[in-house]
Amino acid sequence: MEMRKPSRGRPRSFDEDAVLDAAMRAFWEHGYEGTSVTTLESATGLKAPSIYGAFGSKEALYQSALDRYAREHGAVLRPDGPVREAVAEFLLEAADRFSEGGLPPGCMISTAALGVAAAQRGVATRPARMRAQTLDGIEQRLRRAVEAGELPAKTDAAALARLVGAVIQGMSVQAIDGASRDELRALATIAMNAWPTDG
Amino acid sequence: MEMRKPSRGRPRSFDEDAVLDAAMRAFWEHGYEGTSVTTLESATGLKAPSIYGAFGSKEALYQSALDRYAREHGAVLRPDGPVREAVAEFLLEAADRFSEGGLPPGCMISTAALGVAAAQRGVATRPARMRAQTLDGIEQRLRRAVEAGELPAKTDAAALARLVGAVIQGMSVQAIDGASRDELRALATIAMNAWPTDG
DNA sequence: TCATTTTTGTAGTGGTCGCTAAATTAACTC
DNA sequence: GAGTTAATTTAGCGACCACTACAAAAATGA
Repeated sequence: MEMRKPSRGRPRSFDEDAVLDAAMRAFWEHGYEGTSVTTLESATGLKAPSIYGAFGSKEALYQSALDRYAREHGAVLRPDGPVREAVAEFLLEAADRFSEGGLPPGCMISTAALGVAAAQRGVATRPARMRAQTLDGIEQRLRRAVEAGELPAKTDAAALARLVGAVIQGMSVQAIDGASRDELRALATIAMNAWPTDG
Repeated sequence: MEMRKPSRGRPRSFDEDAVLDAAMRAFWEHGYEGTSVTTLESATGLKAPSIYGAFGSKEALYQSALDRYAREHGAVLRPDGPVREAVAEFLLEAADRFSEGGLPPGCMISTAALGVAAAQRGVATRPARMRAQTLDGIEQRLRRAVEAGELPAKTDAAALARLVGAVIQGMSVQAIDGASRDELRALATIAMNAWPTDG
């Protein structure tokens, strides 16, 4: 983090944090390609030169918006406690967040930049990497549970992690298609029936 | 189907079916907004006026491509036989198709047009409706199985259908992110552990 | 006050978007 | 052959894309 005391020159007339929040919601709702700079102008109330002065480029602003989303709106898999409860909470929290009123439906990362023009495929790599990190984090958590004897030794941690990820991604799609909080929670609950047992 | 014997005027110099197939693959890989008319020109080998003469507009071509995809590349839930086997086959077939070499990864419908510009939201309604129809078809199939005593009476058919849909949608996302056939099949297999029992 | 620094609004840049008018070409019928 | 019909190529339409040069504006330090 580079702090700077400007103290010289004309001061900013806007709250950078609020502007980033507005841009994040625009990207969240319409995706990277579906959000034009003109869209960002009306979403933030700024003119293009101010946006570029503060964030550099549309792509850089998108990356900052992704980081902000992960920080403020991302569900987290609790790293301690009983693993089954942790995963169940994780899925239910996602169900709530994806259908929360006053925010765009679905997840900004789970279903981001899936179809993107060949020219700007670079934009898609960041969300894809974030999804891979999420999958990997789940898998590590499950693997630890297996090693601790909390899950059967024969548990396929990688496949189970992919299932948890698929439920998240599917809930995101269905939230965008209008699924309600209760419908998503029912989905998450029934998905937990796939949880491995010692049988 | 309206057949026509033109017999008059200059004949087409291209195979409309092959052109539609090429356009479908372009939309499949890059999505609606990510596929420009210039992209379609190089994918099909045609010039814009020929495309417009044969298909009307980019949006109409996209709809035709969606129909073709559903007809030729869509996995189907077998309407008869044991329901558990039918669903398992459905998921495994999707796993295979989403990771099949020589074709774009993922599903053209499951994860289509999720983030789209506000101006052209109409394009997204068709894929969304197709997803809704798929979910509804699964739910009806499950409901029949419940009525036939093949599934426990307390089975939440709607939630179970949403879970099956979520697995499909999640597999599509993960296939786009590079998941292999085996990884997707393992996901599908472990998902079937959520299948209800009489306990 | 005056020079300096940074942000602001104005007004564009070249490029690409989806799409099409006009002329040419290639088949038909008579 | 002449006339008709439709698909082709060429060329370019207005609109929007992401982005920026420029100068006015608003704060500072001297």
